[in-house]
Amino acid sequence: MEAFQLLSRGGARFDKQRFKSDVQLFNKGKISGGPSQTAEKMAEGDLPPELDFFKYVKGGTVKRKAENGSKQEEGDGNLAKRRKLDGDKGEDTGSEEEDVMVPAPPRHRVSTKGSNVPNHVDSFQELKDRYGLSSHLQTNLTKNGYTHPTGIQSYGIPILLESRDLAAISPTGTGKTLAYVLPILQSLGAPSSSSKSNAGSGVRALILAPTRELAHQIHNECLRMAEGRKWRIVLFSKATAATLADKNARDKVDIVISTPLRLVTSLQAGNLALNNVRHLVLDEADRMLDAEFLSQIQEVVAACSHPQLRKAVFSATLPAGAEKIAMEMLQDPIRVVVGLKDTPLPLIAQSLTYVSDEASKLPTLLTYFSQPYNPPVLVFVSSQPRASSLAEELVLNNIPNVDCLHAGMTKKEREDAVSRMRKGESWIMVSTEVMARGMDFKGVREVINFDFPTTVQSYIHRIGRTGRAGREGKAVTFFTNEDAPFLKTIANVLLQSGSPVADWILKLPKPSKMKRKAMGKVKRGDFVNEARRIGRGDAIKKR
DNA sequence: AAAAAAC
Repeated sequence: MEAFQLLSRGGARFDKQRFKSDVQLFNKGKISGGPSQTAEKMAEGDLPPELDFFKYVKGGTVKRKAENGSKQEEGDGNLAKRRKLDGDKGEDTGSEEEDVMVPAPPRHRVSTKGSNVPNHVDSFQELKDRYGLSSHLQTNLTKNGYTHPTGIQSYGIPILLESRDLAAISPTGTGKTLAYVLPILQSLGAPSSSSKSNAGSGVRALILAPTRELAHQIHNECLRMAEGRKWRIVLFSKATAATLADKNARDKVDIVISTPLRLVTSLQAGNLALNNVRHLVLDEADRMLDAEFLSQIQEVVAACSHPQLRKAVFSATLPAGAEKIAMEMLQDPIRVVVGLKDTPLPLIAQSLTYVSDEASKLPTLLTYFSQPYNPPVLVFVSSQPRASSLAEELVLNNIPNVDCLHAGMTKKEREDAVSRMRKGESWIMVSTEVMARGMDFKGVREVINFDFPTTVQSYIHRIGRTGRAGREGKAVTFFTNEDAPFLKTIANVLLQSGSPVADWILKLPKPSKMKRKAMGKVKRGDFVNEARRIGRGDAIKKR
């Protein structure tokens, strides 16, 4: 309620004149569709993002430790299957963009590290030749439109098929789910329910994800790929957990997909045994290994007592701390990195928009939505109440088809919101970090960070909801004076992935210095003044 | 560094 009032007040206090120049200035790098994007960025004096990124991944500016057993190759990346954008949504976007073939994205460099790394494959056919990929899986691949393996698929799948532990780092929207689902299905053999199965009784594969929505999405992907076979693939929930309390039912299950706490609850109640699990996958691994989830994960890992247990972790980001924990958990692991670690796809045109203060955010957003945009748009905020109140505020301002999603909503409300999104009924989805990871909405072409993300990882995952499977995307991030301490860090991410950043932001002092300043007695206005002094906007001309 | 998410 408080947040609601705050936002409303903000509306009344908005001074268009005062902020107009800032907003225009920092929107300069925004895309206006397909081909013109490159031109605009060229005008800023930079290389086009593709080239810039390419140069970077070629190792030009990056310092890389030469380590033993490490090799780097050009992966085909294979987002390369370019096609027209789906463009079945957003009838008011009306531009030639829909009909234009965008240039092929950069091929991602793939680097692997570990002992006896299996060769990658260049096609799904090769998986059949080398590993006898079952014909029904091949059929389902074709049926679901998978024609060529992406980078992570062509490297990761052979590794998993050869029963090795794997740590996979690959950008958002590059097909990580299939990379672990396919090997699991291939190795299952006969369903547990069948008399032919001699693989012991009980769950043989376990996939963990941080949110219900993501678990649900993974479940769907499994079902699609398993079509035609009788495996029991269970999305763990209160309801399914109850049915599995019966050991006979439980023994017939082949794959379980769950969130950690749900699983631990059943484990502790003695309603679930994991001693037959051969494949354990942690999706969004860094999220799963951070403080709140870690003990739950450890409990699950401990319960997976089968000697043939193989583990794999997947994520788009893996900070050093999480990577260390992951590597210690794995046995003789192979590490695969596609592209540059902690760098978003260059396909996403990113920009930073200065909004002065909290109160100016809403008006800026309303202005944004009063101009043409490509629905559906995902808007991220920092808390549940802010999500509800912002959604409410947009509705009050007659913005059509606004939706909201956060973990404070009931299971059904959440499911409905996701399904509206999937059906294209939501034009604007206001959400918390729940939606930041893993969710694959192919239509999303714009992400707005209404509240500034608190970590680079959060930023990368949030904007990774767009630009998926080789499509273009756009990401706008609002920042206020209060966000100054973290601004430069995020700005470097933009820069690294080929999006233009205003000079003055790059000239900001080191984040640590800014942070100390922000924590001290320094008035917020100081940042603005300093920014002006350094050369942002018209103000400098007065000097 | 801190919130959100998991039940």
